[in-house]
Amino acid sequence: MDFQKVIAVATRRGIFQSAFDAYGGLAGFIDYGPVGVKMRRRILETWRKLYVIDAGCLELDGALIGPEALFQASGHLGEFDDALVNCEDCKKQFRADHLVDGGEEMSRDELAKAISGMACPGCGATLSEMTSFNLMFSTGVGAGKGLPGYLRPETAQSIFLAFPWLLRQNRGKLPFAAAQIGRSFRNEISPRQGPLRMREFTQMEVEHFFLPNEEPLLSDDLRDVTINLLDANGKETSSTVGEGFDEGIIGSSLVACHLARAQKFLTTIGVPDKKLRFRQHGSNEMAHYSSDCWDGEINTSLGWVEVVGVAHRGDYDLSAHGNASSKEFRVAVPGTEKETEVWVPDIGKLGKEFKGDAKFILEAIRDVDLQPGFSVDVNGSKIELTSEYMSQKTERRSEMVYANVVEPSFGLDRILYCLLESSWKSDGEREWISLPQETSPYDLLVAPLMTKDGLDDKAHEIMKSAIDIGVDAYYDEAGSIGRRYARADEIGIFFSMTVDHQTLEDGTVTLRERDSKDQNRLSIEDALNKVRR
RNA sequence: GCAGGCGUGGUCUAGUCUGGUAUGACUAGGGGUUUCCAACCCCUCAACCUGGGUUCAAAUCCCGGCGCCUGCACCA
Repeated sequence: MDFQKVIAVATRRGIFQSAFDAYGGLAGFIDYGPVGVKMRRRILETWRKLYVIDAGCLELDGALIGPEALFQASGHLGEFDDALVNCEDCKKQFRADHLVDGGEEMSRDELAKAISGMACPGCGATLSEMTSFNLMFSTGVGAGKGLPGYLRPETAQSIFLAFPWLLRQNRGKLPFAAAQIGRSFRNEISPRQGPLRMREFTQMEVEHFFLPNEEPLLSDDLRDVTINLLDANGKETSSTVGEGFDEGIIGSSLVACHLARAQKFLTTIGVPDKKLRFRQHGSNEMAHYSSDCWDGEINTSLGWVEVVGVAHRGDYDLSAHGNASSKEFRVAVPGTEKETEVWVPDIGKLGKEFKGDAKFILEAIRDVDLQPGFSVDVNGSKIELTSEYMSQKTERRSEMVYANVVEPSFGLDRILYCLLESSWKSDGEREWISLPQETSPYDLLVAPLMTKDGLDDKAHEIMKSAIDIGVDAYYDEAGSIGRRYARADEIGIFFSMTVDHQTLEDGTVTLRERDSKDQNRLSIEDALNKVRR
């Protein structure tokens, strides 16, 4: 099964196609069709079951467009923004900050100065002016000039911003995890390979927060999950997650937990164990904030495709937002409450005495450890605050810290593609997608053996009762029965129910299982119960 | 973004060099026949990526755009 074939089947069977086809298409965007939407939904359901229901993650659905300040703080405006220079002569393009010593530290203006008049490293001609390219889509918020806004380049920031709110929903307790399914947008320079590199894509992310010294341990049920590991030194092992952690290959217990969960999730939806591995990032590949990072990869005809990243992000994001915004993103460490005697200003007295200057004084002492005799500069004159302007008070305070976070982040579109490719089976002429019942787009194919003698009426009747009990069934009466099985197989429908003459006599049907083609004769009721999920 | 290759019904494709009614298969729909794994027969729907140019005439030649593939560059 190669890329072209997946694309052809996806188009033919209503899974996905490239978007805006009528207008020539636009790279990096695809539409999901009737079958694709069902497959995605099933994958999401499985994911939600594992993370939101089993693991108890708090679910969030964040806004897609964010203000400039947010992306300034998250680092995306800086990190996602590349200064590019072109050479007019040899048509090569370079990153400006890579051409200058220490360029990564420079501001835009400094870079522009350093670049001007520089010779092209390729051909020696003079480089043209610097242009900048930001991987984020920008837009305007509001009428007129409006405020600059950006489409989020990852869902994660929504969770980080909601951290204080979510923490309250968890009644102030750590650890906890938040989950989010949503779209993200990146204006990729050259998106290729359909669903693998998109400009608009769906992420399924978890941010698992914990106190710095209280990282959740690897639980017993996750210890025994078998997993293929490729560590940063290029050493491949197949062992349990517990062994990998004990031997120090996996550096963090919570990263180990999430590697195990990711392994469970991907195999549950039908990715064969043999085609799945987790590869550790080398130190140069790792994002600057991350201390341990693993990519879950699926082996396809295009090589290993990254479908999930598990990263230890430390406190990078929360502290960034804590520093840049006016909100408290830290948490109190339980058990560290201390009684301290603190001096608090007597605001009434300060006001009466200093009138208009009082607000400058208050401003100046806001974040300092106030003591009698503290002096402040106000409009050039020095004011000494004696004890008559303050009083002593006993305060209970806790140590405040930023929570750390481990993040598994899944790319839904890539997962679907890899799943289609990796579960593709063929046997001579016969070709089918061997999806587990879990991710099969329909629960059941209902097919009358022929469309006479009332068999089709009976089949319609069964369809109705299937739908009544929540079985998502697909009805097909066109063509030979073999052809209909083949059609169903091609989109991975797990069970097929065939209505024949015996059905009319004793109320039994045959239930065919896709992979084995085995058929059993059961009562209608038993058959429906069997396919019901 | 650069270079090269490519773009024909839903899918795969012939035709492009050498300009003149667009080939075939599969799929799908209708009908017939058969009835448990893509059978068969008849019928039908359906395409030259797009915009300009050259020409009496463009799928075909030329130029621009868009898209796809490969390589380079980029890639949290």
